[in-house]
Amino acid sequence: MASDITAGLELDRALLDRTGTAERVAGVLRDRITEGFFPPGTRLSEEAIGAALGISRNTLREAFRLLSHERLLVHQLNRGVFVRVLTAEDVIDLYRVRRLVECAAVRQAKPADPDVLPALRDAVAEGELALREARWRDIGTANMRFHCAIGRLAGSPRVDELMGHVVAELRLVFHVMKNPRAFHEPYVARNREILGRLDAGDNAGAERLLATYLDDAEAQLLHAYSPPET
Amino acid sequence: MASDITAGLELDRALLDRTGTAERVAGVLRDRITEGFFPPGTRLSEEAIGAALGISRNTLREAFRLLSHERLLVHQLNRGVFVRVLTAEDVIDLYRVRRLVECAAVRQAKPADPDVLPALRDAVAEGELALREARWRDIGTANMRFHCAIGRLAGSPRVDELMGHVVAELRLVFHVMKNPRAFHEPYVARNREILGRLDAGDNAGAERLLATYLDDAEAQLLHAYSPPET
DNA sequence: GCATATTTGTCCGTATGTATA
DNA sequence: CTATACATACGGACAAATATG
Repeated sequence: MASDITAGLELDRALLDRTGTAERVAGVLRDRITEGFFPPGTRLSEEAIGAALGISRNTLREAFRLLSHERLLVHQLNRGVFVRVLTAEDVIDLYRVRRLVECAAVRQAKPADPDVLPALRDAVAEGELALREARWRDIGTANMRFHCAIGRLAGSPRVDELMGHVVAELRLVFHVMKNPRAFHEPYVARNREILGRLDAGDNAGAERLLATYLDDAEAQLLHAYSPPET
Repeated sequence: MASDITAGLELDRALLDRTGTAERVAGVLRDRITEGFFPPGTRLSEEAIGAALGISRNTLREAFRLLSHERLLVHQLNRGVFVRVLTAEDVIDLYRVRRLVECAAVRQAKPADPDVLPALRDAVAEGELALREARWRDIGTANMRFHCAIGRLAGSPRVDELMGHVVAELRLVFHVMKNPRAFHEPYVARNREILGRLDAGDNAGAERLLATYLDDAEAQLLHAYSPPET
């Protein structure tokens, strides 16, 4: 049954009610989607989920709107909302955006950005640790954190939000892939390499590595990616 | 009175109802906001607007939610929604994003992009025409269209959407400025100049012009910009 | 500082329209 | 083509928070 999705909601409800219910519900659903509990293509029934979470349909619809705007859900008129199924074109466009944003962020990064370099180091280290301990899923998560931190080199809240959405969409792609381990594994070392260039102040070199990184990842993803039919 | 905002809604309602009411209402409100009918800082009462548009509060709240996510409205818990008032930091960040995205789009543009070059030419010509005919507001609109077309050089739907949102936010800035004419006027010629470089295949030159363009505009904007207190 | 009025947050019941078996 | 299931949109209700005097 889908009643497990209420886990942890009651507690939040009790304390710190400074946020609306719709946002909170959206947060719960967002987690369930990005962790694969609701695979791409799943229809999210208003009635079922509303009943499971103990909220009204009005409130739930507001949460759906939020997630639709983040591109995690698609809204078909009079048919309901579905967990997004990304096409190959989506993957291509996502990597177009990543190339544009991440490369530009690296290029214009100040030599010693005291704020995000630690975040980059943490992400790389965490990826390496997850690799040693064979926690394959965590490798992907660390990877995402690394590239979000890359985006943060731009020093722009709006770019940060954009990267967050891009990463969330990429997770949808990963969930319809058969072997996420083979995909994420080789990039741990390459992240370390990029970090090295950034540490040395060699932004141009880092950008070049990042560009080929993204090209490779996109090609590999498109090859291994088989989008389920609608 | 605020009942004029229903203009054009009834007709749409009759034909082509392929879009939900919330989206349609959001469209109406978006127009009213970007055209300055609802200036930044205005509180949008659920009851008043719902009555004026003849829709229920639940539906209106969905429209509010959509516009909040586009950053045109801000939602304060138990206080309602307000037309966004941008701070100087917002202006700075918007130009950070523009520099990053527009410059990158220009840099990686293919020499002869047959799709967007006409759009760029149209926007420049329209700006020059509006300048000759002293339609100051239209100069700003043409300006926006030019830079949206610049973004389209990236060939990415997601970048297009990002630029659309950035431009919508910039309109909020312009509405709290005292003299929009003096601001927009000088940039008509500079747009023509950038277009010339792109036409000649000189992407690097175009990018350089664009960068100084954005630096100048940001500085001028920050100087002339006095955000109203909350 | 207090009491009142207003407005939002949330939920419910229902009628209508739409898609699908 | 009919029937069923579901989303859409409305209106009303009440609690909670906020604004006002």
